[in-house]
Amino acid sequence: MKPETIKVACSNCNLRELCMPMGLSANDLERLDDLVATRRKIKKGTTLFSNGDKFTSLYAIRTGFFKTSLASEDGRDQVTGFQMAGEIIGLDGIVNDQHSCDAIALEDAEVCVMPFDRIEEISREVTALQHHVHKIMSREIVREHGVMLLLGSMRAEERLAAFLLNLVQRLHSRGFSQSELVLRMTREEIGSYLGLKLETVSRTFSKFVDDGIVEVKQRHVRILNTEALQRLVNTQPQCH
Amino acid sequence: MKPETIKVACSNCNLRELCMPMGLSANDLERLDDLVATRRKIKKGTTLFSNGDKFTSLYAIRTGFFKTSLASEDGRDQVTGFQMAGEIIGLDGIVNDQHSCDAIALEDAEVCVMPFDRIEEISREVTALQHHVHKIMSREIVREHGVMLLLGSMRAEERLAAFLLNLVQRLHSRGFSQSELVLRMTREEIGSYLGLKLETVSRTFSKFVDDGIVEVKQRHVRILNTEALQRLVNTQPQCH
DNA sequence: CGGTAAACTTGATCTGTGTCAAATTTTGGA
DNA sequence: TCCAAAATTTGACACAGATCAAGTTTACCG
Repeated sequence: MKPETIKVACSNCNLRELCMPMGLSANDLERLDDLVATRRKIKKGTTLFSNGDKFTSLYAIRTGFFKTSLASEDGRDQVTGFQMAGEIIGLDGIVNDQHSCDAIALEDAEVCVMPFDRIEEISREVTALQHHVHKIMSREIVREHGVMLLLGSMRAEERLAAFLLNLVQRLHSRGFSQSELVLRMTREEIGSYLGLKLETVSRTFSKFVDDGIVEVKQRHVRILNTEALQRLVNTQPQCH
Repeated sequence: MKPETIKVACSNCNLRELCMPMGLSANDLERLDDLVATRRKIKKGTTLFSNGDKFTSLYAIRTGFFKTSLASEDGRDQVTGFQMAGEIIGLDGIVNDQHSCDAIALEDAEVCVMPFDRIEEISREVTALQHHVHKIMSREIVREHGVMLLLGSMRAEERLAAFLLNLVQRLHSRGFSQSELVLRMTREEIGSYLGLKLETVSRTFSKFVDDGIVEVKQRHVRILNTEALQRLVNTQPQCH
């Protein structure tokens, strides 16, 4: 292989196993390299796409951390998710050919731009990719079901516990610690995602610290008692 | 055409425009008829599929009304959606090859069973179907974003107003009245969906009646003032 | 490096919704 | 047709989390 041809390529991307289907033939893998048109860097605090933008592509996050959020006319604002390396962002845009939320980088980030018409084209030829795309969308639907459960029926402590466990679990599957994490978002953004006010998030963190469940130094969180968090999430507040 | 060959067929289904892509060639339309393997009747109160069931098919609702709900280990229960004729149900099952929620008929219903491997197969040949499937999944993702906004930031009155408006709008696009509807679900199920207790749902209905916004006779609801409901949904509780 | 804005914490108080309870109406099955 | 179970409504009260406020810490930028 000519060294100067090392290019943007899924086939030698170390995140491949996170955002691409597994077990492809060499031939199919080569096809997949055509998926990514370009890469794009997004500075912290800037948007990858905004509500109303024309939809053209899905984005695979290579590095960095995003939030997606929804703004209703009257200024209400709901964070609908936090996304990290290896996750796919932009699925909301398919249905109406325009994005219906904002994607904002919470730290400097880089994404692979995958034009959606090309995804559909290659999906027709590579069955594994077709199924993979379906799985990714289904996974997002199931994730949102979980958020609905959280928002619809959990108390503040349970919500924050579920949030922390979800974050470390995802970080751990990317090779990071399963007990330490750095929050990339503010208390207000956490609150928006969890349907709580920032003061409540702050107070709940303090409560966890008092109970010896976590250590918190600003955005650095160390989980001291994972099981206690698990119990909080799984335990229905005792019935009278 | 031989009369005895009138069969289960999307091409002559009156709901086609709701669940199938539009503007197909006669040839493609014929291909689509292979999508539906069988039809299945579901009695009121019984499940179309349950959490844990092996995923094989998506279902297009022909008649009837469903709820999907999520049960967490500790007995909490969250209704994640209500589905009516022309809508597709079962997308949650794709990602893990098994369903992750229950789909329960709220009245006697009939669905078209569409084996998912067949959907994928025909999608590879009929571009319009491929894109249609993507749109359906994206639409579900966007819908759930809306529910997250509702659960995360709206008050009880706003939630119920949004719920009623959403229901009549969907019924109206199916040819029903835009001001009258029959609720197929209990106050408790509405409450679960909206993150409220049934008593709160009942009280909020009563409040709407007192305010002259709706008439309620059990499950029969007549909307007297659509704009008032709109205003409730769109108006942020006044900032101090 | 210093100054200012943003983020965060904590306290006091308020309020919307939950909880508990009881009465009433409706539904479905024998 | 009648009865038991389920669904609904309404009231009284409690409480989790919101709101308002103030002080502290941290981060950013010239």
